[in-house]
Amino acid sequence: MVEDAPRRQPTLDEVTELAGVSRSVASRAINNAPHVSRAKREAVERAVRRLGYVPNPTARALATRQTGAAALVVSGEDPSIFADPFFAQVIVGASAALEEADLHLMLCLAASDRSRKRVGELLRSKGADGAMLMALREDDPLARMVQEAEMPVVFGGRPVGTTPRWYVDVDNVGGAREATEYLISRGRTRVAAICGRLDTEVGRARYRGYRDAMLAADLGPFPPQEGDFTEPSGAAAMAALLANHPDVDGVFAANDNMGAGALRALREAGRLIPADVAVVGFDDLAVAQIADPPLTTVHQPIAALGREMARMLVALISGQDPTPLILPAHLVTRASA
Amino acid sequence: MVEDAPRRQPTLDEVTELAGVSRSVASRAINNAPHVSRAKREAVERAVRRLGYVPNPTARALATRQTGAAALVVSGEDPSIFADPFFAQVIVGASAALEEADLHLMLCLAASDRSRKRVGELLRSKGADGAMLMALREDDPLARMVQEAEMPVVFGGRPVGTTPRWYVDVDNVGGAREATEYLISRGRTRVAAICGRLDTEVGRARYRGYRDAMLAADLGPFPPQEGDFTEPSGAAAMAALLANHPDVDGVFAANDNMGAGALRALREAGRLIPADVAVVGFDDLAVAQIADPPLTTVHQPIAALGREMARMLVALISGQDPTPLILPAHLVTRASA
DNA sequence: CGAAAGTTTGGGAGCGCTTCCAATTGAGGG
DNA sequence: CCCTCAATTGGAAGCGCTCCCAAACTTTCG
Repeated sequence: MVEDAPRRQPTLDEVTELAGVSRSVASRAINNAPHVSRAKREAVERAVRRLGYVPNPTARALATRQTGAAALVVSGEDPSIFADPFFAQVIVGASAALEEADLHLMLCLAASDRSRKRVGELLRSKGADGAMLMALREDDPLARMVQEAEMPVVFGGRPVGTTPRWYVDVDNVGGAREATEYLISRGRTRVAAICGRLDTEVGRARYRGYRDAMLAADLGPFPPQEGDFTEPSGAAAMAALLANHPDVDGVFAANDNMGAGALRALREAGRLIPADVAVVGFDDLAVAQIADPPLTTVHQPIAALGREMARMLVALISGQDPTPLILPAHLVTRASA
Repeated sequence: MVEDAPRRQPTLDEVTELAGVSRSVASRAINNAPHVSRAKREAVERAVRRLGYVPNPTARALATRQTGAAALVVSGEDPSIFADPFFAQVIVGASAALEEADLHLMLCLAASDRSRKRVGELLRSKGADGAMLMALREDDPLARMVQEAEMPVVFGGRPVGTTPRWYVDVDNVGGAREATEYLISRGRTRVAAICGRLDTEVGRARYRGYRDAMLAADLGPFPPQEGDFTEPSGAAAMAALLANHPDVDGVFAANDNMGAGALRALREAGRLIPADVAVVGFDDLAVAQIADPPLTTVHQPIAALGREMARMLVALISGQDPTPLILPAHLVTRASA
């Protein structure tokens, strides 16, 4: 049995030797930098191929002070928040955009104190070239950590309270307004809102949009019926709503999960959808199409959100000063309203 | 305006100086290594605190030859495969386990040729301490890359063809068999299978389980009705099934998405569920509970899959030789069967 | 034909940390 | 009080790469 010696990866010096050039030249050739004669460049390329040389990213990172990685931090008490397919789509978009800039994606689920501490260290120790932050809640300790870290940071959605210098967000207010206006335009007058957590900016913004639309139509907005963006919480909110306001005829749910929950609660209560109660959601995830009846909802470009966050971060890393971005959202009508 | 000078992070040498110790001592103190007197240890700790020193992970990585990161590679032609909530759960589990070992998670969506090439380089250049691979298909170029890379690799699910040395899988055959046996036990005799892509091992294994159960009950197994694990493909497969075998009275779908699709197709065809046709899925994702009627399905411990993969990888990295693991799956009965 | 201008080249000093090893110090025993 | 042995200490050599800079070499042109 020919057991290969546990040889390490070849280093630049070995390429150097095989190609008969100096280290500087080899380095330049490998990085496609100028000031290398055709002959030497080819010699280096040949040596690289023969040795199967791959530059060591760590060494390169140390020398250039660039890690070649960007972090995507998803904050939240509970790791299960991440189970929301929303994030998967953000990741798909971000990943594609980072790839264009040859950056790797580090994913940080900042749920426990321990993980938050690790994220803090990552940010402060220049363990990545930049970071994208999502789902910050009020008083999220991460917010302060970011302050201290002198690292390019892009927010996905705005945190509560402050407006960061760089962020990408969706027009939550506008989307919610459009959804509510649509319900009103279909003749609904007693439109309630099942809103997301009010300690998040999304939750607040979507309720604000709903409220604006109601006031503009001279209808009395319902007080916020708070859920936590999950299906069960939507069902529970709907049940509460039915108990307190049996005559409700329209519901704006701040996301599709809760919309689906509302649908279920309504079915269980024997209400017809949309005849008795019309429902509109927000997000346009797969669940909206699978729901019964299919959920009218506000479509938001989630992958684009991830993509634009990543692009903004790349711009930031390369020394530019991009401007914040707010992506449009628009209504998609299906059977539920 | 007091603009802070754009000072870099403090380095070990600055700690060294402030604490009045040598670099070796400072390094040892920071890493909680022995051979440091109480006095000096405290002096170092004080200096660290005053300066806000955080070790530079890149430099550490270069010196120790350990990056402190593990890669999770999700392969597939189409990045949207990743939108399956399945992966989100795997990530939650893996992330938690990696955190225990103080490893960061690099997420690689290997969809394009370009991204696959980058993954290959990551593996060969020791850009991570180890990797977890998922969703490998037949002839996946990644398989060869892994061969060449001398890096600890754990597979999530087995690839087609070969059985890797280290993997974590779910008992797909057993789960599928149980599902099918259940349908048979409910008096169904014309049970069809909507199976996943047959160029994946999951797809094959689940069909095999179905087939085994049918044969064991002296029933003729249907030929595989292939889908691609998405909801629409499940609906299409169900429609085809209804067209070719109008008397089908039971369906085993190789995952919940396709199961939900089948449900929809059956509803649209006017069949009653489960009276006319009983349906069982596989995965036990959220969609199974939301579906109408709620989907009887085979529960698999997805987060545990991720967790065990990560643990196995950690063991591998630390020089151990763990044994492959097959996690159990079990039926969860709901209204659809 | 020589000076000026432009290229290519390789030496070498880092990047910030770990770790080997020799030197120093302190404790304990005869 | 001196010697041995163990614990602590600091010097210095890397880890593998980038990049500045001075030296060597070409080309161009007066």
